[in-house]
Amino acid sequence: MPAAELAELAALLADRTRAAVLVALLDGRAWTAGELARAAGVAPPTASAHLTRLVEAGLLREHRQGRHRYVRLAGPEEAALLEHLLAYAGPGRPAPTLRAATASAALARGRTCYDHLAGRLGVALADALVARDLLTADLTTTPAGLAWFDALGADFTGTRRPVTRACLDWTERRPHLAGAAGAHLCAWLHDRGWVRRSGTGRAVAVTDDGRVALADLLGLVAP
Amino acid sequence: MPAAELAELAALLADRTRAAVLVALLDGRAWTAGELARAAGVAPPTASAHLTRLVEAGLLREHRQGRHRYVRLAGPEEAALLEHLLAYAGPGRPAPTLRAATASAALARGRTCYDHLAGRLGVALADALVARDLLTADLTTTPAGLAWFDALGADFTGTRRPVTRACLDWTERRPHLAGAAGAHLCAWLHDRGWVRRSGTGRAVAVTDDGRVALADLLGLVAP
DNA sequence: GCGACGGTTCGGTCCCGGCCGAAGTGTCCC
DNA sequence: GGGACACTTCGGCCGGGACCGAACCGTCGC
Repeated sequence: MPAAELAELAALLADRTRAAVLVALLDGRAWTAGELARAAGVAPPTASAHLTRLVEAGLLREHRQGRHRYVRLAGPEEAALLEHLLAYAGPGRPAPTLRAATASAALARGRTCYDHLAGRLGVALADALVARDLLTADLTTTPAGLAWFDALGADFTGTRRPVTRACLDWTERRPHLAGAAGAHLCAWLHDRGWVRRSGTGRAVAVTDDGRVALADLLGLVAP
Repeated sequence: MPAAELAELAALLADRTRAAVLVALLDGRAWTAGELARAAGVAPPTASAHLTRLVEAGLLREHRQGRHRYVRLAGPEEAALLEHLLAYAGPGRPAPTLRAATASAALARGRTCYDHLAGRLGVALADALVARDLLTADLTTTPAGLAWFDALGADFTGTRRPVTRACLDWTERRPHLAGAAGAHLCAWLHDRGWVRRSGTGRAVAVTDDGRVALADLLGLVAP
């Protein structure tokens, strides 16, 4: 019986254009319909129909503002679902063009995964937190870790969301930190100017300040 | 760039018949092509083509024996992938017919998930192991747990597979025990005759002996 | 040997769904 | 108010792929 629903869900992702849209939205930001049409390489009417379908299925949430239609992933569950599939589908063969190769190298170095950090940067952060006994090996908080996040201004009370979650990284094939703590850490590093989006997409790079600060704070050799 | 591979993978699952085949194979057993054709409700040629496609994609492995073509899930990764999707797609609306309702009730009570136990039974087992301090709250083994599994005859050395893994249960929406330990526990309970497949599919029920033994051993009130 | 059976190959049908261009609706800005 | 702009609706085209029946190939059992 659940086979029908499985097929229905998979059908939503089984189209190059919709897949491109979802992957773009994995950066956790809201995109306009036009931006997504350009990113996916299709005409506006085509993108419009796809977005309607994804919104109706509940994978995306939309927010209309003036003449713009903003759209974003519905929530962390949807991001996790996509990450699982991407982790299985794998990075595949290397990128064919130089331009694509440098872009995917930047993504492999560091990127956002919905609302937390992934790529070599994400994995290295998780490793550093484990090495400092702030997280256990399976990425749940230790008492010291809870205190540490508290010092960062995190408040995990009153949220139904798990504080920590291990998210399988689809380039590194190792888990990085997701959940409320992962999201807070990502936002905190951005606020400090220690990491910054590079380029238009999901790629994230450590700033010079960040490189020093992270080495100092966590003994992290930033990728 | 990974969008194309995501769409390709999803397309494999985006068909009712292939989805039905994969869900059937989630019991971890090898099925013949004919059995799967009947289970999915299609003619033999149709099933044959689907199986070829799934095998070529690497989701299934086949084993030809005489005039039979046996087919099974390629490995635990594939099972985990399907479970993730099913957990998201959810149990949906209740079953429309009485026959289907009793079948899905049996599945919800207990079933195999590839090679370990799931459903209320699987979740209850995991809870009992946590309560006895054999597993941590996130379903990794404690030292006592390792000793306990050792006493069960489990040998986790020399396997690349994780000893424990939390697998999100798509009926209970809570994690149950997967990984090498989950598989061993499932096999061990079967060997003892404490659980037994009921019906033709994945459903599993606790036997009378098992009910007594599990209450005795783990304080478990079997579902 | 010979029939029964499981599975596959082939050919043909049919339908779903992705795509775009043109035209329409509403919003913003001057 | 008028023109540029973001987006949507509509109509029509086209390709892919799911399905089956018929015929074919190998294996099993007598």
